[in-house]
Amino acid sequence: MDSIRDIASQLSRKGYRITPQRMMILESIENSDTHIAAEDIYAQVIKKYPRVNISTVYRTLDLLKQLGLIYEIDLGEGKIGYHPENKGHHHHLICRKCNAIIDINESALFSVKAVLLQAFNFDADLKHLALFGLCEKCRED
Amino acid sequence: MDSIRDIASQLSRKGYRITPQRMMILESIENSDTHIAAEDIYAQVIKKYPRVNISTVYRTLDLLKQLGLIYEIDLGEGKIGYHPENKGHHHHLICRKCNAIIDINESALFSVKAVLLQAFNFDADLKHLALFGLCEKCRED
DNA sequence: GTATCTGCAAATCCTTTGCAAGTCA
DNA sequence: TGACTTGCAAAGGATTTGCAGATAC
Repeated sequence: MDSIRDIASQLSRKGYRITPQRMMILESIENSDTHIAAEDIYAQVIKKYPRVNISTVYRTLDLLKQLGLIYEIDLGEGKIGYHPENKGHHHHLICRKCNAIIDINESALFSVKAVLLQAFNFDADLKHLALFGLCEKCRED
Repeated sequence: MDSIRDIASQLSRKGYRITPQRMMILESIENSDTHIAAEDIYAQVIKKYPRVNISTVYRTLDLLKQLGLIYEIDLGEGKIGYHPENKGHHHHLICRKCNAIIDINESALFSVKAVLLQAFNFDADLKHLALFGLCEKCRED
């Protein structure tokens, strides 16, 4: 994955240091299929390096977030998932019954952005949106 | 506002008791222009009745939520707002710069629901959605 | 070498819970 | 009266912070 090196070089270029902790956290985010919570990143990292502290995870996520290298997505119920910025933008359909998460392409909601821009002059940030509802399976019940 | 009496009578009909605490909490939600957080409800209630405990606020909100009498809306950053169900459904455009909240009518996003239903067979719950972005003023800067 | 980063422990914030006392119907 | 509600205090979980020691560059 060049994505990790890419982010690492950006950190380095901006004067931040490349530490093993940061690299491991980046790997966790990168290897996650969709989005991953702080706790889950921590759980993965301590498998390889048990001395890592969860505060380091939070501090690293905060840094990456501020630099715009990762994105935060609000999954509801206080859960926040993280996602690398350079892995593409998409939206999430979250089933409130079975908790399934369906990823949909960014373009699916382009029309929403256009409507809001035209009607309210509001520039909506629709890069990583979570929508709740009922998925195909659960609708049948 | 009949809205409060309406909710109160529904509580009563379902076997729950009408207590001064519950009435005051209902008033706070009702008098709020848009949506109000648990903490803010508590702040308002203790002005009139300092002995009320915040756990009562949480318990009452939980009850009203379960009965579908109020709606929860995720305002991001872990903030949750409450809104009476019978005051109509709408969406919120939240400016990430100045934190302004613009309410828009539910119908503005009907097409989104239709698209998701057709393309993904996903029945999105778009009754109270919060979208983040830049408002008219802040776009000019 | 030195400014940055980390681990540790404690603090903080928001929310929930157990339980005895209070109160609505 | 009696079940439902409340206040209180304490617990809980997630996140943040202060600081001394460790480390990247």
